[in-house]
Amino acid sequence: MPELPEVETTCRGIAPHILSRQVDKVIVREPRLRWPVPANLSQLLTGATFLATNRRAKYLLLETDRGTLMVHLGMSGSLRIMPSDAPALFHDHIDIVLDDGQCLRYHDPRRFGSFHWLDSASHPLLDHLGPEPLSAQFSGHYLYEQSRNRRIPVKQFVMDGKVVVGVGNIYANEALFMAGIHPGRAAGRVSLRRYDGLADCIKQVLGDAIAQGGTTLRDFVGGDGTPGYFAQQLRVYGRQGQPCRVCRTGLREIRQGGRSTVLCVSCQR
DNA sequence: ATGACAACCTGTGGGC
DNA sequence: TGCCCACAGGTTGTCA
Repeated sequence: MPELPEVETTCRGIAPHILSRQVDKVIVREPRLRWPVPANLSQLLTGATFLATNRRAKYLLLETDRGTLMVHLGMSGSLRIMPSDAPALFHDHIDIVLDDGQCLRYHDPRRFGSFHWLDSASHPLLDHLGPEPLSAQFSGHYLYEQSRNRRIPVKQFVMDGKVVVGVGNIYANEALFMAGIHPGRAAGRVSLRRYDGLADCIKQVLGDAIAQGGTTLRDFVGGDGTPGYFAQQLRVYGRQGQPCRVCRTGLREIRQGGRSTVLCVSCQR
């Protein structure tokens, strides 16, 4: 489910409901996530007050007066605000009960997400991440420099979190189409000029998706339970076999690194 | 260092 | 209707 725009949507959605709120208690129904949920999570969090919400890559950083809760939504996770007495459904793994009768509820069927507790501002999982795609540091020049002598296909290159964070399968497909670059082209064989276009397209597609509240596939909802509306403007993702919106050529699907890639062989070289 | 690939886990949809 | 397989938004770890 969540790529960067969905995580950002979640971050913005829950912020007004948790900031300045104190944690009354924590209920962990299932601690077996991508990494085990800290056994003392309840002890750490109970009594803490949320002071700020931030995002780094696809990690949510929920800062309290005692430390920072770092949450990843994995492939199928979601965080929602709801009344703490709402019955827990299957796969509702964690509740963070707040002092106003509401709770922050984590739901994750595949359990690829994670909860970590940070005493300081750093964590090994954050140490070697590339720049944020919406930052000024991320540019065509940066991509060009990083890609010299790389033979990896350009799509897998921009999905590598050590190169740039937050570009998942949906938006990698979209940005490469917008930039007119064939996803299978070796990263080291893309010109500076074309990387300038690609960096712009990545910023544009992520920015647009955030503005639309994320892309709702299946059942993604933001922190307030409303769906995202970006799916209706996807250009290639999920449209294999349908006509290219630019030239009407039938869109092809290939597999790269075990992931689905959809492209227009006429528009993308 | 690089790149290919398996692994983690559950749900769903297509084909037969 | 039911069964089996392939695949799904992500990331880490291992191996050649």
